[in-house]
Amino acid sequence: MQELPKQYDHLAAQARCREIWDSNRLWHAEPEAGRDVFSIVIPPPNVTGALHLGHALNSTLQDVLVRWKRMNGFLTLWIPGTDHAGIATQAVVERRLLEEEKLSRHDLGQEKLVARIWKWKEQYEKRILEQLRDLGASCDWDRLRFTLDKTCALAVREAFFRLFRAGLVRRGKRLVNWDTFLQTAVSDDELFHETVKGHFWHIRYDVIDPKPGEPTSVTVATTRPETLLGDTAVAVHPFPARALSRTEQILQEKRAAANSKEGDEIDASIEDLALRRRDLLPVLEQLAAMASDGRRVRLPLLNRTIPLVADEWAKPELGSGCVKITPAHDSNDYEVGLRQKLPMINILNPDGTLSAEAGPYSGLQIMKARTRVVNDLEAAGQLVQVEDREIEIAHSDRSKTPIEPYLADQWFIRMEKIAQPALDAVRGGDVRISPQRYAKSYLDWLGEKRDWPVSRQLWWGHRIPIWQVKHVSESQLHNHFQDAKDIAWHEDGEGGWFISTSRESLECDEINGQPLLRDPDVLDTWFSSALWPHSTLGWPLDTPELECFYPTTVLVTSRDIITLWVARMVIMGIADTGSIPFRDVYIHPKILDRYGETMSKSKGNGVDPVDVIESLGADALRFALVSMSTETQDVRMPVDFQCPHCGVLLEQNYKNRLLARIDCRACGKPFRTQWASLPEDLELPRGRAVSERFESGRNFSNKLWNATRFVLMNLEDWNATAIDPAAVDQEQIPLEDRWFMSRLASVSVEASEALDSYQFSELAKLLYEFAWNEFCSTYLELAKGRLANPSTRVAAQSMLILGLDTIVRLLHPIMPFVTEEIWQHLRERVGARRMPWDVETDSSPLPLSVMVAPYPKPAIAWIDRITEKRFTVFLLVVSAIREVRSRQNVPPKSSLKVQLRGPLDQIALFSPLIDCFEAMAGARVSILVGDSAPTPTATIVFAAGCEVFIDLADLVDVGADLKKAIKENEKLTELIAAKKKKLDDASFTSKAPESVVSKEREQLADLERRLQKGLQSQVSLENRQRETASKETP
RNA sequence: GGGCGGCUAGCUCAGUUGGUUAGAGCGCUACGUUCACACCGUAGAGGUCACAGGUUCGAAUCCUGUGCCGCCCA
Repeated sequence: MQELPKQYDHLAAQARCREIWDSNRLWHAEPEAGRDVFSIVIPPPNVTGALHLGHALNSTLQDVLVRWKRMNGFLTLWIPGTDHAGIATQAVVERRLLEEEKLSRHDLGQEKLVARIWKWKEQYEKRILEQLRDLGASCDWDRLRFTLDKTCALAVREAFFRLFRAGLVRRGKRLVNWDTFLQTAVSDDELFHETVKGHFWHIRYDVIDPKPGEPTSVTVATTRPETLLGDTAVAVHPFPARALSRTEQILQEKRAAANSKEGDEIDASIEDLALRRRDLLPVLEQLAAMASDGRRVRLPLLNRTIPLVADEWAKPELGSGCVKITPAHDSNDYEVGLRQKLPMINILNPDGTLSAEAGPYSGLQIMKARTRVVNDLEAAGQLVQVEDREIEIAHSDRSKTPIEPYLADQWFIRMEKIAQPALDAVRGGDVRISPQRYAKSYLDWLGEKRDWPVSRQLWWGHRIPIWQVKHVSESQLHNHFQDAKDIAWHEDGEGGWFISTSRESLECDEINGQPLLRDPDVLDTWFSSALWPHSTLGWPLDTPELECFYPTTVLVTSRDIITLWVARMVIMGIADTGSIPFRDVYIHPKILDRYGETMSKSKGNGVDPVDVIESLGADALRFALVSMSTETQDVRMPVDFQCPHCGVLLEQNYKNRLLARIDCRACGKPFRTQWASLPEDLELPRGRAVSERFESGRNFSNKLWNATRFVLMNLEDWNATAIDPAAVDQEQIPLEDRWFMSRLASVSVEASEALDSYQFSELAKLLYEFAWNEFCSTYLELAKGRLANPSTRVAAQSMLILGLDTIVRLLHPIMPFVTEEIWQHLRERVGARRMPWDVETDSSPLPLSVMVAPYPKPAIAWIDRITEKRFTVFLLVVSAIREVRSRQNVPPKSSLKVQLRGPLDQIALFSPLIDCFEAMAGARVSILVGDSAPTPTATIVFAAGCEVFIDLADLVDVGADLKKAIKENEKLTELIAAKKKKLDDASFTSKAPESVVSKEREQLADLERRLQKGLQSQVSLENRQRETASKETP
């Protein structure tokens, strides 16, 4: 029999396993009645770019669940796919177009731009899918979906049409974040804020026809002076005195609670407030009265008159107490505009130049207009003061240009009605969110029931299926469409009609000679994503897939899209199909870098999972990711560059993470990073971004591999089939086998429990410790002796196969590749074996892949707590002996004479384990019975209530043992004192539960026994030390 | 401003309903390589569980407050 190589070759294994799974399409599922079903839809990754570690985590967890359920006999479907990610993808392509060809999208035209984006999509979709397959994701690759494909498009049209028909789609104005470069609205989560140096301009607006004693002007301040062209009011607080008092009261409260340093600051504020009350308040009171009187001020430069309004947005404690109102270009002012029913003047064109509303300034870019406005104000003597000030400016994450608040027509979906069932689903427990705390953000957000703005001024996406027609009557519409069921219309509020359909188009350009105009906007990407669980299964068609796999079982995602996506999926799932889209939502942590920052392409702190997959293996990556998945909300992942020349790891930090090339600190040679673009950089070898946190997974793979290597080396003569230790006479089974069977059963139960409750890190830890410590370090070591003995060999072989086969199956969901590779070797060498849980397949051959092998289900009867406990005592004695060996530098190969003494029940169990002591501690153990005395020269240690006498004829270092004994005794003395104090306390003994008290008593007794023996030992060591000393200095 | 988290060994993190003498991996120290595995083995050192109060017989764990860090929503 050929031996396995000493090292596990993950690259070769990954290729072989992929071939087995793919050629047999083991990941594929067909609808089937009467089966337990487990289905998942992947949160579709954006085609904007390649996958990063966060996706790897997300996909790994889904794959763990899917593989686990599949092995448990469920009909298991995991649908893969990608998201078109409207603005993100269009922006990426547009930016490249500009950089590489100096062309805007308008230069290229809509059709050609969209064609380019499709090309981009093809490229990245391919890359993403390859990454997922490299990761080992067992998605049903025959069922790939894309949010912009025909199946999804049909669902989108139908869903939108139904909402429209039900009157849940409305047209409305809305202040949006306008990206003047991309010329579209962007959502709040597509912004980033940057603090820049700017100015605060104080401008005087004159009061029209001031009465005697009244102020003749008001001063307002702004960081964006050009917006005054769109001002429609100046606001003052309606009750300035009351507002000032309120502010002062809050400050006083704070003052009372503050420490001295903060107190000084607050005192200053209170003083300032007093000055305002004296100097400013009378004027503000006058202005408030004038506002309620309908008085007006003159807008400088344009000479328009605008009203003075009383609104609480104006803060008497800030600035002049008056504030200019530009409803169409500031979100707070917009609210004021709505409250005060002010006109809203849009002074911007979509491209960021000023519109005709800006009068003489129309056509200018914003920054030019600002300069001109400031100069003109100064010339007109209306500019009072200019302050330097740091300002936070919102930028578009997509185009990196400053955002302008902009009033635009948008389509909205009314949430009032459709949000309620989604709230009820989570409140009532039909949809369970775990960890549970995330349910709060879901409920809070949905509870507001704010209308969903769904239109985007983009070219890449699902075109909104709405057409507008003017000057036709409703009866003409009836005639024209012949009351088709898939066409509906509503009045547009301006005498015309909005028409929608679920068809691809209305198939005409006009109605009664009136042109039919299609809305140019596309739908928010989240609209198509919201349909994902049912659209991927074929809705609105009545497909067998929808029937079989909907609702899906669980959605696995990250916390940042609970509101954007999860909530909307529940809404749309219920709205379209009448039932929830999934029963469980599992929210996993987010991966951050060493500074606690989110990983992102633009920061350069990301890791390509393929880097890890290639260098350490997909299993290493997966194992680490699963281990990290606790209930915490994020995990930190310090990343290193690995030098391709010498392999040294270089910390990725603020300084180097955006560099295109880095010189290795160790070998001095340069390598390239993901940022390399110059030809001379691209020629360099690539330095992978990795983390040492993945190494333990790689080591674990290798450990399993070598355990397999060992087992197979000892199976040449094995030719049995069924393995069922429970069928053997229990009296015949050695203690270590009973222990191991019990552990096998306990661990299998615990693994299933962990998975049931999404405790991924628990699962990883459990299996790691079991495989490494109990199987490899303990059971394999013990088996070595039995394999050498012909009379015990066969039983040991069976147990080894049982252990290895079970571990491989238990670990398969986490580490599919190494387990599959081992499975294949086991198939080849011991293909005839059957586990008790393979009973159903008794007549058929063992499954060709572990992926479809039954998950282990050892009988509960195997669990034997008493044996587990006893065996633990054995292990404690072993480690006590090892400790002495180490301390005394006893050569590993030399055997020690050890005598054991202890309570009868414990000592009794050592007899069958005598050989085990030899195997694990290099000790020839004998049991001391009755009063027989130990060898006088033996050193003594204590373990689990037993005395362990170790005969070290040439005890080299008495001092070392003595030091250890003294330290141990000191510790025991402290512990005993603490325990005594506790037990002497009547309130403890009377109030604590009896079980706790008696446990403490037992522990105290044990500690006292140990201390007594320990002191004896210390005395004898001291004597020996004196003897030795006297010998050395005669 | 509102909400949600985090702060435990040098680093990254466990610690499930309060009952330990607080754990793991990596790193560190010492010893060990024909005999499954140096991607290994054996042993060791290393912690005032952020801070301050409180509840309790008993707090890393529950409560209140403070500090620092992060995220989400305004």
